[in-house]
Amino acid sequence: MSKAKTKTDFQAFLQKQGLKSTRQREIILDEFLKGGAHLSTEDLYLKLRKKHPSIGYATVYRTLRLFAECGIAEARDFGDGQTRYESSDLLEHHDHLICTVCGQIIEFEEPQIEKLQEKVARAHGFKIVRHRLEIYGQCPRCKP
Amino acid sequence: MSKAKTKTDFQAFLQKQGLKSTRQREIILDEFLKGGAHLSTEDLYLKLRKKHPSIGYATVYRTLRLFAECGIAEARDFGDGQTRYESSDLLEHHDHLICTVCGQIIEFEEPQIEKLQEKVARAHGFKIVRHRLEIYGQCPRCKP
DNA sequence: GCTCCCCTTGAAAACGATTTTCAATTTATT
DNA sequence: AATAAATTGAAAATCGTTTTCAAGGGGAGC
Ligand SMILES: [Zn+2]
Ligand SMILES: [Zn+2]
Ligand SMILES: [Zn+2]
Ligand SMILES: [Zn+2]
Repeated sequence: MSKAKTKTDFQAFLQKQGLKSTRQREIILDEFLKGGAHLSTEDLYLKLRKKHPSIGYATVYRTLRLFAECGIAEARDFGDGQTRYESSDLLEHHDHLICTVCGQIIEFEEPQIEKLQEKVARAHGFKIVRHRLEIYGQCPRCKP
Repeated sequence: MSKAKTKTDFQAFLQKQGLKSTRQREIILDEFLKGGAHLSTEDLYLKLRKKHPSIGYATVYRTLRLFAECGIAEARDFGDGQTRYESSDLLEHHDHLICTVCGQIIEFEEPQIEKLQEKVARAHGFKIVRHRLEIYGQCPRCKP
């Protein structure tokens, strides 16, 4: 999915929900799509502040939540006390390897694990809506 | 591991760290070992309050953190904003199926998934310290 | 363009879980 | 019992997040 497509998707979402397209939302979406993956609200707020110091923290929060509701972003919680968001743009589902020393995050996808999850869920009569698999440890550079 | 063993382990831990064995810590450990899995601080605090109304919230927090440091308990975060603890007592490693409707938590263990995680980590030169796999969805009773 | 209704905004206050502070108490050692 | 150090409970502080609210802005209909 291209950035342009994401933007029109967001516009369509706003319209459908009776919400409004605003200058701030456009700016925040642009910066979000530009910035790296796994951004916290604070990360994004600080980036935005350089060019748009008048945009408030609360607006960034609200807008990221909107992105998640709309489906153009996904919320992640890596257990460091901050919610992070990543663009659904281009992304297939993936899980994460997280280095607890330097904070580096590596994305991976292992279809066999996904299949086995289905198997486990089926065995318990569960209907899977979503899942999270996070592997914490040390990356090659931080390994002793 | 038996409860008695867990208790002596905790005593040994306290001694080694230059910490003290107190009435409150004994009471809290007893209640923790008695109570169900996946207890939040609040859960445990409320249980304790019935028999020991003078024990403070902060003490329960601090003591659960101690249990985790000592290794007799493990902290879990299922994303509902509360840290939960479960006893390492008797438990092998396991992962969780969580019903987002009724909150039911089912534990499971799938050795093949564990193996595949090792494989993924190896491929990225990662040394695994711990991991979390949580599958969210609807349990049989809550399925539409 | 103008009007009106409702949505959105930014700042500050409120929130909820957790942590810290601090004076009083308890523990463990002498 | 005396001492030093750790612990306690209550209250205040912290931190990420959410809500409140008055002021400002969007856009459908004129
Ligand atoms: Zn996955
Ligand atoms: Zn990712
Ligand atoms: Zn596992
Ligand atoms: Zn469990």
